[in-house]
Amino acid sequence: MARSSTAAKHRAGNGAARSKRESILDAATRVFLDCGYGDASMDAVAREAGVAKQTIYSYFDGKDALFEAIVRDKCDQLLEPIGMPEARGNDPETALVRTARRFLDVVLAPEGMALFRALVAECGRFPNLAEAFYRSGPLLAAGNLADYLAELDRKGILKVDDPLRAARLFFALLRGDLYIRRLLDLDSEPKPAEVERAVADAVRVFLAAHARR
Amino acid sequence: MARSSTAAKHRAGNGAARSKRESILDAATRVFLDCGYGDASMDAVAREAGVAKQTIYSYFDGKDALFEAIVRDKCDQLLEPIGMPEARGNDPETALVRTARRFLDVVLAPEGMALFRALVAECGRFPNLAEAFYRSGPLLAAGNLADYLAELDRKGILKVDDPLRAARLFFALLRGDLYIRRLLDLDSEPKPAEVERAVADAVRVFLAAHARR
DNA sequence: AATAAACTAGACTGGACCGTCTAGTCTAAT
DNA sequence: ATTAGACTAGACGGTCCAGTCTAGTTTATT
Repeated sequence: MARSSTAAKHRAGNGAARSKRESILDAATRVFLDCGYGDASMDAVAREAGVAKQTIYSYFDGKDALFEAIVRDKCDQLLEPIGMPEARGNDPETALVRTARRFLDVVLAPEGMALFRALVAECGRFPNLAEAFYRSGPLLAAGNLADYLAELDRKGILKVDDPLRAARLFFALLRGDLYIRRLLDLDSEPKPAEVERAVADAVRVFLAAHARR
Repeated sequence: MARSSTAAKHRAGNGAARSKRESILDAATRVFLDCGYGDASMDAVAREAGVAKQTIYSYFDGKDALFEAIVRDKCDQLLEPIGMPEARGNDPETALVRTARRFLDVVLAPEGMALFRALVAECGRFPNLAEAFYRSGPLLAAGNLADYLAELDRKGILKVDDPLRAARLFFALLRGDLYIRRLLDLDSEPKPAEVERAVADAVRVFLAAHARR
């Protein structure tokens, strides 16, 4: 081991250091997602975390690395529920409604929107982060749904020629206009009733398009 | 007239001054949409426009005002085609395909994406700009399509209970996964064949969902 | 030709901020 | 008690940038 610097030791993350690292990550998440990468200052993160600025630099290599860390963190944590495949019955409507609800609950929530906005704003500077987000979020969700749709097609319950394309269309339906408005921050977090209506609309249209005739 | 400053006269915009103002606007559009508001510098705009920095300040009140000007400009110019109602026949498929093509051509083009990305990134700082964009873009397009859908419903050609909601769903279908990928800059501008396929998919699903039975 | 307005090039101010450094404090293990 | 490593508070250098100012040049009008 050539290096035995403080930072290297911390990166291993053993015990007591953990809590400090996490309070930095928490604070950084708040600051970065509130202000965006450009307007977030390391001083603000230090203040928010109740930590000296130097301490941040002993845990993270710099602003870029800290941003990467909080984004990957939030991706894992936030998108985990929508990556999990839904309990699959033979009743497509129930399964679709459940999948849809879980998806919208995550992506329309303030944290989900803030994360996506930050990624859109910084996709030029951090292309790999955008890629990672897409894979662990939309792509994974579509892949899981596609598997289920293929199964339904095999059983003759629905007619789905291209399961992956169909799954993507389903999520597109789901985002609908709400998503655009949320992205532009024109609406605050939608009420459950609105979400339920969006879910119902999407499921209805999707089922109509893929009904066995 | 209390003020007769240079800026005030220029704002009137008479004749020869027009070209200088426009070259500033052009340059600012390039710089802002390339770098984003935060990373764009007034010096870069001046350089790009081939103009002294002071001249910019004689035409515009500051960085904010310049950004507002170029965004409103691009909104008017870019979104004008999708605000125009499409020639409406009684064949819904043709009309929908035409509407869809025109919409995707605009919003998936580099300029359309860059504008939207900039607005998403800065919607906290410029909420009124986000609102203006939404109204002159997505909302107007949906409104126009809704009128047409209502007509088709009246004539008994399609079944459309809530025309505005249906129109929004149509555009959501249209954006599909492509839009997310473009937002995150994971894809470059799609080839016409891809656009055509997205259009066909959206129209097919939409018509299936609203067919008269 | 004379005059005023528009424009240019570049210096400058003031402030923000990243990342480093210093000096000193706290904690834990020997 | 001593010692090493983690931490704090704050100063500091360097860079970048918005917006202003100065001095000189071009352009157009009379």
